Amino acid sequence: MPATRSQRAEAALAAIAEEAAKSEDDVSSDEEEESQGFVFAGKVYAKYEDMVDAKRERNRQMLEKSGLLEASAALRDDLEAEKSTKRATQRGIRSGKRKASKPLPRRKSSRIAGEESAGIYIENESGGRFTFAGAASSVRSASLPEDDVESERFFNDRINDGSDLTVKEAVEGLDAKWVKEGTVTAAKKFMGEVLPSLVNAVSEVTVKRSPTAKSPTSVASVSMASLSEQVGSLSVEDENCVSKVVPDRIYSIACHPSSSSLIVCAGDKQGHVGLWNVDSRGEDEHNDTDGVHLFKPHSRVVTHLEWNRCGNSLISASYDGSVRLFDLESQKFQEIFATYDDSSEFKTKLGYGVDNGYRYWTQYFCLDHRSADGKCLFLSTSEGTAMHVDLRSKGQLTFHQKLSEKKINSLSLHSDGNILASAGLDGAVKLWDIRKFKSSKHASKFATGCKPIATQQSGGKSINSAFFSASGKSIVSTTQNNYLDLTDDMHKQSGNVKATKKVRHDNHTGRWLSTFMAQWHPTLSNEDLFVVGCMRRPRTMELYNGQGSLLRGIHGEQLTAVCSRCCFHPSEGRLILVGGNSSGRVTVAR
DNA sequence: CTATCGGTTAGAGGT
DNA sequence: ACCTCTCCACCGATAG
Repeated sequence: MPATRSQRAEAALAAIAEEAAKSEDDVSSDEEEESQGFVFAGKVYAKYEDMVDAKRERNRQMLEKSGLLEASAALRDDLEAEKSTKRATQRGIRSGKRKASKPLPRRKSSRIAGEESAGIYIENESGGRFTFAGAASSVRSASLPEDDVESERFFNDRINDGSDLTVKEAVEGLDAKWVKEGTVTAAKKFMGEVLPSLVNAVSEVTVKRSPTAKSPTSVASVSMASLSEQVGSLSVEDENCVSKVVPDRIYSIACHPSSSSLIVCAGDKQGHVGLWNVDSRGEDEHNDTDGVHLFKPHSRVVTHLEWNRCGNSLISASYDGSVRLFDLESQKFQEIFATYDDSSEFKTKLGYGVDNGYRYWTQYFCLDHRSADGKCLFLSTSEGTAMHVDLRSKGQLTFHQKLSEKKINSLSLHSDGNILASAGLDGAVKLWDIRKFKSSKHASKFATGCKPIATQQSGGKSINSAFFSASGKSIVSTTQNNYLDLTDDMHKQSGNVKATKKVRHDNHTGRWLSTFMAQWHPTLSNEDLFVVGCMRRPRTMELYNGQGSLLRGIHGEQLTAVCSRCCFHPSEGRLILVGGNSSGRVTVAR
């Protein structure tokens, strides 16, 4: 008895192929005996219909004997059983549906009315997209309602010209359906009072250790026994562990370092950043969002979110080319860096001339942990370049270097502070010695010609991410080749490096889900752990150790969707995992 | 070599 | 229960 569905199905197909091969000669006998009747499988039939019936009966028997019917029924039953009809939680931000007070005027066809169009016509229509052609000015005025024509547009459709954004403005930039009466007040209170009070707690508790410290003597350090206990007890059963934090698909997720309160931040496809105070119960009775506060600091995908080490600033970067820092002290989302093209009006900007316009965007960033305040960062682009932005003193681009011909999906700085790992569409993880990068006088001209210290290929397929573990011992990459590749001590090797361990993992997320990116625990010192989402049903978050063994697949009642982007809370004392899904919901496992 | 197309994929929200 | 929308994700094939 074959063990699996696929084996049963394969056996059935083999049986059919065999039968088909045996009856090859049927065909020739049909043709020869036409005058005396119809021959099939050694028998003569007077009528053609009888022969056909016999043939059909033979085929039916063959199908039944093959077991394909049973296999297909079993498969169907399994799929039905796996499908959960459970509706996602409605906790979190809720869209306030405004009942249309008066129905909108019915649209009339100007073509039928015989009206002349203002020189505009649809040039191309494919895949649901329309390209208009005609006089540019008339297109603009005709396609926009009149009162919108006035609204100013900014470079790359960013939300403003780069000036600071107050909490109030960041809330008011939201679509009206997310804003209710108490929204601004609640957001101001949370950002201005709740968060700062946590940061004071952080600075007392946080072990001030540099990432290079080899053996931290922190009291919060987890003993092996209690870690495995915590791994075993991780759960997603509590109905309060899920909440809608942003309106759209989650691209980035991060936890505030406070160990007293759990604050999770998520960034979505449309440039929203949501902060969720997970355990707030009735924090503000005028706000019904279950502790979620939503902002709009960007206009497009928020690719990555990161808190600085002490938790007083949140840095976010977006496809719109801007990097913003929310500073708890100033209570403003400051634009700390932004790319611009070479129009002279942007000459004074740090990112002047960097943006090539066509198919150019900033893809990913990672903080430079050598500077604790979060004022230095590495930024990668869709063009395969990487730059180092240093915002101390006046601010400068330390380097701007071409690392690849294709988009770079992730950057990771080794704990030694000298080696940078890049990974992306070119299908290779590459390690670079950043001391070799030339500082560039002209930011717009990126340097070329540097060679990586070490590379690792992933079967020609693109790589979603490659990150160094906190200890710096391993690197884990998530590939479109459907593997998690773990490599030990890659930073000590050169040339072509082979993965230490390859873990088979379905990373084929398709176009509607954010890609998976295996993420390391940021602080655990005595063991490396990483978390990654997966496609398995029931929906699961996977927790692996540094050797690539699956410690735990966490699933449960409340985990109803694929968690594309996951991360850990940085606390060493308590293991907490969070995952974000394609509908803006965040799930907490603890 | 570059552009474009179809296929793949999961989930919510509306009717 | 069914239908529609998502559409700078990526792969592989094909056209120019």
